[in-house]
Amino acid sequence: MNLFADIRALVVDSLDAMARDGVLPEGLDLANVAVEPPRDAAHGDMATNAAMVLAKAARAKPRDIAEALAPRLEADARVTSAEVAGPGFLNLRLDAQVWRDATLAAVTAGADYGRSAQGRGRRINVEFVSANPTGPLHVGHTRGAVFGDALAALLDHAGWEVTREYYINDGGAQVDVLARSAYERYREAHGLNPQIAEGLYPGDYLVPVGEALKAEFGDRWLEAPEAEWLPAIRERATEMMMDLIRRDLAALGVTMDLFFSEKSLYGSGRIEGALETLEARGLVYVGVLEPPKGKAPEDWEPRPQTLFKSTEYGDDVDRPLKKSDGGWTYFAPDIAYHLDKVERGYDALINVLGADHGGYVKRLKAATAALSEERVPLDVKLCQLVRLFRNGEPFKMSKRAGSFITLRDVVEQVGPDVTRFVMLTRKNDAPLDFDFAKALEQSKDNPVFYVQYAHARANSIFRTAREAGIDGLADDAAGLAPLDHPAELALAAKVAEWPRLVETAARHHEPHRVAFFLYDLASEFHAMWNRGKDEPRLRFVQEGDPQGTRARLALVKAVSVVISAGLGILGVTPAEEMR
RNA sequence: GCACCCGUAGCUCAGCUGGAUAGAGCGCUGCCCUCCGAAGGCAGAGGCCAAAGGUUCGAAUCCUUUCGGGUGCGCCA
Repeated sequence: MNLFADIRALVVDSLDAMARDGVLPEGLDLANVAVEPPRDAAHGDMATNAAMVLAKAARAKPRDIAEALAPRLEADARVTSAEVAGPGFLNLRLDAQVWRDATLAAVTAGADYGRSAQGRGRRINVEFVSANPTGPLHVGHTRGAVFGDALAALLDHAGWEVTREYYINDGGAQVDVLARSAYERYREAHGLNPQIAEGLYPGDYLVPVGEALKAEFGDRWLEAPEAEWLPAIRERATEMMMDLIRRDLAALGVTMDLFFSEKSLYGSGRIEGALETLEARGLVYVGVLEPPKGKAPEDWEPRPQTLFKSTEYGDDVDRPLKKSDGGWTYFAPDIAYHLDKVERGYDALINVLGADHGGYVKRLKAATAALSEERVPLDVKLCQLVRLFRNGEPFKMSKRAGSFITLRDVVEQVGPDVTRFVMLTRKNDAPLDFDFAKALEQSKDNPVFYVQYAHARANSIFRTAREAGIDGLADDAAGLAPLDHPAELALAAKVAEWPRLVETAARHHEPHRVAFFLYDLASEFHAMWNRGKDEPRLRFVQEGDPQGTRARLALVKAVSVVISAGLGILGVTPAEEMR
């Protein structure tokens, strides 16, 4: 499926044969042997570094190894030439049939093209968004949601069994604050003046919550003390906030497989159990932490606390598990939660967090390593800030007034497709500028449009062909034979890179690579289309040549298939036509 | 003070977890519609990859130090 992997296998086999023949020593480490597209297309279709990687261990000159390897590779029908170049690269030119086969593979596989066995069906958990259930999702959450969802889809495409998961922080003080805020709105629904004190959530998204509480509970809590109404209102308000969040996610096209409640850990013995697990390994003790240097809080006083020895697993300081009032810190249930994930049998875990949680990464990794005895790797992906602009002017966000730019604001203005694509045009650890005006612009300045245009253009070509009386496209090797121009084969070669791109992006947990690849592919496709203006024989539709046209249509279809599959991973609907 | 992230063309950013002469887009200069959608395309100019050491056949990429920007740092989650 992955042509580069196929050719690499050929290289490895040839090296093994050389070892058997005594040309190379036995038992060489071939792990670093790579087969890649060369930076410069003039160097051929693929290049391998095998000779340079092995030179030292084989006690031979790189160029000598390459000279010996070349004829063995050339013996394969797929390889037309293998030339030694530079310090010992072996540049391979492949038979045109290889690219025709790749085109055919793309057309045949359709949406499944590029699916990989890399994950080998292993199970992976992607936890993302996990916003506090105290209000609607805002732009920062939007980036995390898009990133996490695309990463999950990418891993799925790469052969992992993926769970999309949301951790509901419904166990801490912030849901009490939510309850008190909702209570004021409940009073308001009864015609009383709400007393939204400093520290409560002022947003008017709680107004309907107050009305719902009135409808459900009538006036029974208007005069009641807080202790009586707090638990019930907290529960109802939290549920309503989660409904709101679910709807926000749905508007973006994100569906979670599992919502995991922090609260469900309390009173179940799970937190205590998790800490006992750590204690049994000698990782819990009572001690006194040093104050942070340079930034010591005025009210700092040393006090003994229950601590997790996270420094055993690479953290900078040990981390507290209990607050001075005896309650758990946020970290304690989080440890229980990660133990739960480990016990559910995942082979790998990913957490997508906002950049402001950077300081939390080491202790999470330490906890997961300790709990799983270093069996289950945890990768934490931090998403940097989103800066909002309109026509180059930054948006002002007034947090004090409770008004922030929500996910809804963004999606309703530019739509889920544009939102998702734009959010993925930057790698996660770089800040992202999001300009509302640019996002909607119909020009090549806007990558979403540019890629969509390529897909629409492919459809337009099929329409033109039908109008010329040419139906269908080539679907076997013989039918594809007319595909022989270097420009056509180069485009086919780009298509053939897709399976490798999926694997690389999945391995690095970097869905943005998909977006950049699609942009490149679209660019080559647009360029090819334009060459047809000057060189009529390169036009996809040739009225007098149905056979040649069907072969080219297969190439167009292959491009369209990859764009469609790639956009599918990003969660973007391909445009059938531009309006 | 410490930790993490970042520093690549005038601007915004890619760069395949070490490969060949470092790439796009915007902006700038000059071209291309009798022609499948010019909503596009082609060509040119533009670089000490923040700096200095190191590792090796080979470094933007890995290590160390320095400088600059961001984020965070017990009893918030």
